[in-house]
Amino acid sequence: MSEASLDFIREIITEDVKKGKNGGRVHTRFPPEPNGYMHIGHAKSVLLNYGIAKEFNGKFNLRFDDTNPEKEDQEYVDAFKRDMHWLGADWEDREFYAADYFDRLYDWAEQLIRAGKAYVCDLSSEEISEYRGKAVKVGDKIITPPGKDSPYRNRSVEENLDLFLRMRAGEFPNGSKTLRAKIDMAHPNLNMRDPVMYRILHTPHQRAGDKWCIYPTYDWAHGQSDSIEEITHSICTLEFENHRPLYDWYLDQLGIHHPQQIEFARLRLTYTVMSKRLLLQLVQEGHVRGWDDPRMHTIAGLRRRGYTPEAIQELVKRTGVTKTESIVEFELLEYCLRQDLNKRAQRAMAVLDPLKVTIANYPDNQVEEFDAVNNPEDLSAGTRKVPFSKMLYIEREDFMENPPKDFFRLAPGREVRLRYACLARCTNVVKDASGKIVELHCTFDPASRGGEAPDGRKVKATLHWVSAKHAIDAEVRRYEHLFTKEDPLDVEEGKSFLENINPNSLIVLQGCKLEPSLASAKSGDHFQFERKGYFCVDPESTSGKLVFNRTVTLRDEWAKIQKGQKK
RNA sequence: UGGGGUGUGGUGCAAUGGUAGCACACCGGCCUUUGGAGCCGAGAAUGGAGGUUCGAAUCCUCCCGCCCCAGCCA
Repeated sequence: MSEASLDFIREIITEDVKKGKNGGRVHTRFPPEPNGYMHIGHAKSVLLNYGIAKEFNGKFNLRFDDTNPEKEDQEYVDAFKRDMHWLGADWEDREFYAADYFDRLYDWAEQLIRAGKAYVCDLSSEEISEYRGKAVKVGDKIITPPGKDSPYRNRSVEENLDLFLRMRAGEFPNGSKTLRAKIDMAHPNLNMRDPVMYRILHTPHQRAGDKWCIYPTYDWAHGQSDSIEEITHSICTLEFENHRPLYDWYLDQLGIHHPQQIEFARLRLTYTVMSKRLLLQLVQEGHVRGWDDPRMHTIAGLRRRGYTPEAIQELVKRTGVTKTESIVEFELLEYCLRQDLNKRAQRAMAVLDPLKVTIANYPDNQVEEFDAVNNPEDLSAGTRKVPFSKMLYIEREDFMENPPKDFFRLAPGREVRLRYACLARCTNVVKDASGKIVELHCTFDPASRGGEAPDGRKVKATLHWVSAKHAIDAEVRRYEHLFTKEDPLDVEEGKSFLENINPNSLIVLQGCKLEPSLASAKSGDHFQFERKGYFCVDPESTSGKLVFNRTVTLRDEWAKIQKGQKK
C-alpha cells in the first residue's frame, strides 16, 4: 500500500494500532530538560514524536523534565518552546512539567515504602557507588560482581515513612540521605541495584518555588510522568535502553498505565557537538557570541544563520530512524538547505570584496536600468530593475592578471558578460605603488545590452556587479564550520575539544557593495547573492547598517578546481 | 569469565529467504546570461568463518569490531 518503507518505530506503532493496543490510541511526547538550548539533535526527536502523532491521528505533548533545579532555567523553557514552534511542532495546549507531578510522585514513593519496596538510606554518594559494586577487568572482559546490601536496607516501614517525611520537611542536609528502591543489589543491570529515587537538594525550583527540598531523580520521575500523561509510546534515545527495566519495574509496582518505551539512535552530524554540556561551555566561556551564534548548531543558531525549518525537516526525513549509531555528513544538511533556498530565495547581486571597474566607453553621467530575474526557479517571483553606470564594482577574485587555463573569468584582453547588463572586455589594469590592483578599465559592447551577444558569440563567464554610485554598503559575516575536524572531540589525550575550534569560523567583511534593492531587506530575509551563496539578514541589522550572515555557499566548481591544483 | 545494544559502497538509509536499491559525497560528461540550478553517466558495500537451503544481507553456530551502563545528571 505504502510506497516508502516504514521505519521500525512506525512499524511497531502500526502493528499496535492494528491490534487495538491502548484502544488504538497513539500519544507521544517530547520530554526535554530545560538546561540549555535546543539543538539539531533534539530536532530529530521532536519531529519524530510530533510526526508520528500526526500520522496516526494521535496527540503530542511537550513536557519539561525539570527534576534538577540546579541546572534548569526559565530562559531555556522559553527557548525550547520558541524553537519547537519554529520547527513546526504543535503541542496545542499540552504543555506539561514533571514538577507539576511532584506531589503524585511523592505519594507513589510512600506507596512503595509501605509495600516494603523502598527505603531511606544514609549512605553517602561515594558509599552507594562502592556498595553497588565496582567493575573489574579480567583480561579484556569487564565483570561487575554483585553489590552489597546497604546496612539501612532493612529499616522498618514505619521508620522509613518517618524519615522520608522528615527528609521532605528539611531536617537533613544535602546528600545526607536518599530514598532508594529496594530491588536487587546483585542484578546484572546496574540500574536495578537499588537506584536512588529522591535526593535532598535545598535549592528552590524555577517552577515549584521553595516547596521542595527533596527532588525525584529523572529515573523515578520520567516513566511515571509518561504514565500520568497516558503516553502510549515513549520514544527516546539509545542510552536509556538500560533504564527500561527500571521504568518497567516502577510502573509495575505502582500498577499504573504502562507506556511502551522504544529507543532510537540520536542524530549526529559531522563538525558539530551535540552535548548540552559542551554547548554551554562554548557559550559561557565566550568561544561563540551566545546560544544563537550562527555557528552554533542550536536551533536558535541555525535560524539566525539562515537555515529553514524545511531544510531541517528534510534532513530528518532523509536520515531515517534506526538503532545504529551513525554520523551524518554535514554536507547532507547543506544539500537539503540549498534545495529549499534555491526554490525560494530571491536573487540579488552583491560584491563582497569590491574591485573598482571603469567602463571607459560608457557616457560619464548616464544611468540605465536593466531587468534582472528575481528567481530563475520561480518566474512568478518577477523581475526587478538594477541600475548600471560608468563606475562599477566586481568581485576581486573574478579577475586574474595571469590566469591559469581553468580560469574562465576576467583577465587582460578577455571579454566576459556582466550579468543582465552587457559584454565587457578588460583593456587596462591599474595598480598602486605597491603593485596591488586597484582598478580595471573595460570597454563594453553597446550592441550587447541586457547581456545578449549580438552575433551569438560566447563568453566563458558571467560576473555579478554593482553600480558604484548606487551601491549600498553592508557588513557580511562569513561563516565556516565551528570546528576544523569532522569529529570535534577527536583530540590528543588530555586536550580539550576547544583546540579544534576553527579560527576562521567567522570572518567579518566590511564595505561590501550591494545592489540598491537590498536596502529594504528585513531581519530574517533570505537571499541568494548570485554566484556567492545564500545570505540572511541578521537581527542586528538596521536600516542604517545592513548586516548579512552567509548561510551557506553555492556549490562551487571553481573552488574545487583550485583545491585540486593546490594538492 | 557482567548486562544491554549494533555492524550493508566514503556517509546515511532500503531490501523482512529470490536480480543488493536510493540519496548525499566523489569522479566524468551535457546544458547554462549564476563555474548556481537541472540533466546523463561511472566507480564503490552485506565485519569474519562455518552451517541450513535449489537459493542467505536476511535463518542457525562460533568469532571479531564498535557503542551504552559503575551520578544523589538527564
